[in-house]
Amino acid sequence: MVTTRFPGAAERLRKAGIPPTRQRVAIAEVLFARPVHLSADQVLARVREHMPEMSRATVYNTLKLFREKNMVRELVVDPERVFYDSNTAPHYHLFDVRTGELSDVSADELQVIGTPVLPAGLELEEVDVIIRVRSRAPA
Amino acid sequence: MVTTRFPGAAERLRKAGIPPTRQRVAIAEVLFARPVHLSADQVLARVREHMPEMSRATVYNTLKLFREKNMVRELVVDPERVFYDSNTAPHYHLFDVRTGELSDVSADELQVIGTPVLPAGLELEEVDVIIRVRSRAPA
DNA sequence: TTCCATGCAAAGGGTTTGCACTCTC
DNA sequence: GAGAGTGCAAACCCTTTGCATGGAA
Repeated sequence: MVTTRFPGAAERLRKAGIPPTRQRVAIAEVLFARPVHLSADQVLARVREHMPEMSRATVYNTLKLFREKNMVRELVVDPERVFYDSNTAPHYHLFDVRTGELSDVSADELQVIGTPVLPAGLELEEVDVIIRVRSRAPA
Repeated sequence: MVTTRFPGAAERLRKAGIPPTRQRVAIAEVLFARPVHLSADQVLARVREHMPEMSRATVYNTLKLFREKNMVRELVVDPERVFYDSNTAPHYHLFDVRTGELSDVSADELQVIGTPVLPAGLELEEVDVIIRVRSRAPA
C-alpha cells in the first residue's frame, strides 16, 4: 500500500519550531496526511516505503519531539506498544482488545462530568477515555 | 515494610474456582488485604518478603489467571509496566505522569455520559477513564 | 568548524516461554 | 503415576542509549 503524501509537512514543522530535515518531513507526511493511530514500528514501515534508509532510532526521536511540541498525542492503551495519534483535538477512543484496532469517539458523543478538583500542585495534563470492546472472532 | 496479610485468601480463590496453592494464596494475600495498584514486579517483591522462593513466572501466571476470573483489573496507564488493581468495583483513575503514582477516583465523583451505541458484534468490556496529572517536583 | 541530526548496533526492562522438577489427588 | 503447578533461565519485543558518521549553517 502506498501512503498518501502530505505537501504541507515542512511548513507545519517550521511553525512548530522544528527544523525540517528530510527524515522529519517524511515522518510528518505519514502522520499528518490524515488522522492516524500508528505505533512507532508502523510509522517506520510506512516511511520506509519511500525512504528505505530511515532508522528506527530517528523515528523514536522524532515521535518524542513531535509529542513535546504537541503535534501528536501518545496513546497508552495496548500493553504491547504505544500508539501515536495525529489528531490532537479533544476526543476519546474505542479499542478492540481482540484485534488491537483503535478508533475515535468524538467529544460530541461522549462527555465526562465531574472531573475532580485537583489538589494544589497537581496540573491537569489530559483526560483519557478508552472504551474497551471485544469484536466477535470472524467465522 | 511488612505487608498486612489477608486471612480469607484461600476461601476467595475457591469461590472463584481456582485451586488454592501456597503460591496463589500468598499472591492473593498481597492483593486482597486491601485495594492496591501494583505492578507484577511489586507483587513479586511483596510476596518474597514472606516466601523468598516465589518465582517471577508464577506471579505472571497467577495475575493472568486472576484477571481471567475477574478478580483483578489490568490497568494500562504507564507505558513502562502494567498495573493490577484489586478493586474491581467501577471506578476511575488519576495518574501522576511525573511519579508514576496511581490513585482512585470513585464513580460517584465522575460520570461518563453518552457511551456510544456499539455496532453489532462489539461487546463492551469496560470503560477506562484516566485523569493524567503532573505534580510539582519537590523543592 | 561546530553542532545538531541520523544510523547502526547493542543494551535495557517488562513479559512470555520452554522445560524439567514437584506436588497433589 | 497422571496432570497441574512451579521455578529457573533464556528468549522476546518494544524502546532507549552510545557512539561514530553526516550534513547544514
